[in-house]
Amino acid sequence: MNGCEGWVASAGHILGGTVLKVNGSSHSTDVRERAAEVARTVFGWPSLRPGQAEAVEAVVEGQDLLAVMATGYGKSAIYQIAAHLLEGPAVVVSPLIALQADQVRHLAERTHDDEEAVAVNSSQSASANRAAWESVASGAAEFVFLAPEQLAKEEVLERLEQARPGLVVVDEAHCVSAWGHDFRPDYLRLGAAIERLGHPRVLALTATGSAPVRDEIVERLGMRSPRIIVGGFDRPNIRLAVRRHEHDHEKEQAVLEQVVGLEQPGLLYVATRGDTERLADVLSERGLRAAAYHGGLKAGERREVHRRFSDGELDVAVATSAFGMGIDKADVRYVVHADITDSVDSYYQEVGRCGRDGEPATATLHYRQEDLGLRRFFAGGKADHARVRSVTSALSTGRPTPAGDLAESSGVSARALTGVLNLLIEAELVREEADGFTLVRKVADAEAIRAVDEVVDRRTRIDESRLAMVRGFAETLRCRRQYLLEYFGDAGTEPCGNCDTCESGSAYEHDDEDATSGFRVDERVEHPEWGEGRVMSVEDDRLTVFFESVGYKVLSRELVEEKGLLAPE
DNA sequence: CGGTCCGCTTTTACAAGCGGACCGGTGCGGTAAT
Repeated sequence: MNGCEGWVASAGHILGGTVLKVNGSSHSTDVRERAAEVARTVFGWPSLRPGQAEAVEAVVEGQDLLAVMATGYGKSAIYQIAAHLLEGPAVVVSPLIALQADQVRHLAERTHDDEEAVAVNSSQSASANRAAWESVASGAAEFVFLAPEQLAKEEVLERLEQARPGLVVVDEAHCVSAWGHDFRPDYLRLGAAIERLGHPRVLALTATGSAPVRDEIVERLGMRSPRIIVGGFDRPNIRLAVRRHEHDHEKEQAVLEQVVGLEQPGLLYVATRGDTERLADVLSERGLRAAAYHGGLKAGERREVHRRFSDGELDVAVATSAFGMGIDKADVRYVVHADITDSVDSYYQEVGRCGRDGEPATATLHYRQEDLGLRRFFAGGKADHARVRSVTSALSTGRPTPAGDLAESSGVSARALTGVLNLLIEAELVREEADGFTLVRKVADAEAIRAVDEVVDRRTRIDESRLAMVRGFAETLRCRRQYLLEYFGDAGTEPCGNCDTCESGSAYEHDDEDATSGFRVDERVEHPEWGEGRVMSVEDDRLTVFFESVGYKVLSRELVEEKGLLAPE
């Protein structure tokens, strides 16, 4: 079968590393034909792409599946078609209410059926939510869209249980790893919610996923022997460059000058809300149609900026990381970062918003070492000891307690409670059972606090190692694209010829010979101090390994071999 | 961690330098106040 190049699928448990080429000569032509039929008759698509067909087939045959595919490739088609081939409605977990509304509208338009897709959330009236549940109960709704916070509610789980869903879709699944630990703790509770629904097939979808992020999605969602389909990450039409700066002011001038000179439209990412407004003002003065966008704007203002950008009424949107999900504008010509991001994953996701039409586009990172400070601050944070004490003492009855009762007896708000429970579960001090949360054994306050602090410290170390990797991108002398592709697991590429280090020749000077060590990318290894890890990249003189306890570590190959530091697991 | 702002000091400024305080991202849901 042609068109499969660049696609790999791996089977087995997350720790299993079997990588298989997608097998085109499938024995289940039946499923494929039915999928193609649904695509044609229900959605009006002439045919399915290779990754899509493979994915639909796996899901329909009962496998859990993680699909990592570029935005615009058609991830939504996978769950839409699979849902039509399966009994029961599909529960679609989506991070933003605005995205839910988009999907509901598109599905209604496509199928000419208002009850086909419904959403339940806090932005709708109580009567609209009631009507949505009625459509689910009657079987009229094929899709129900929910934020993870909804799945934390007993009432919601009961209604879904009764509807006997055939599929749970987790859209933008990288949010599990990016947001679950602090920002939106209900993302870490999704696995338990899925179990509660009897573990229907799980389909996780995302456009970004380095190996550790993929592993975490699979683990946190409790996916069983999942199939993993990974599309190619390369976006060769995007020119990559980093410009280094000494002083803040000089950096800002360079950013403004560059943005004014580029072919429009484009995106300018900055770190703070204040900077979005300030730089948007300056760019307006310099003749561009510019607007600021950040999470602090009123809903109406956000919608309006989004609309103007999408409709081509803006040259540049100056935004924090709030701007992104749900943007599918094809002709964005550049993404400029005035500040470094918190990880390579975030950086590449934001960069990926330009050049979707395949035409040349540019991505420039303006980098100062001092900018890492803000990211370090965001990576920090401490557990609230008073809350931990309240929750552990409320749990000391020894009886399993539902979250609702626990919020009441501990005096901790429902939302903060979820965060504390996540930490206690990760510290292996609390277990979730069918009828509530329970301590695994009697625990003294001091021990609980020490254990929780350890979990938080481990998270911080991992976040800091992710920051170190994006710093590595900013400072590398090698080909920028090779660096990114290796980060995402595509080893053995050549210098790309379309980045600043290739242009300066530096990439070729530092293009390492083929690695000849015994280590290979993706291999699971064990380190005496840091425990289990996974090889991320192998270079001439060093190895990059992601350890579950400390995050990314760059190791000298000479030392590793001399001391026998890493043993295959 | 780094920047900005404010107020204090200082061989009395149409000023400058310093130290401390404060701030900084992503969104859900529900509640309180109009």
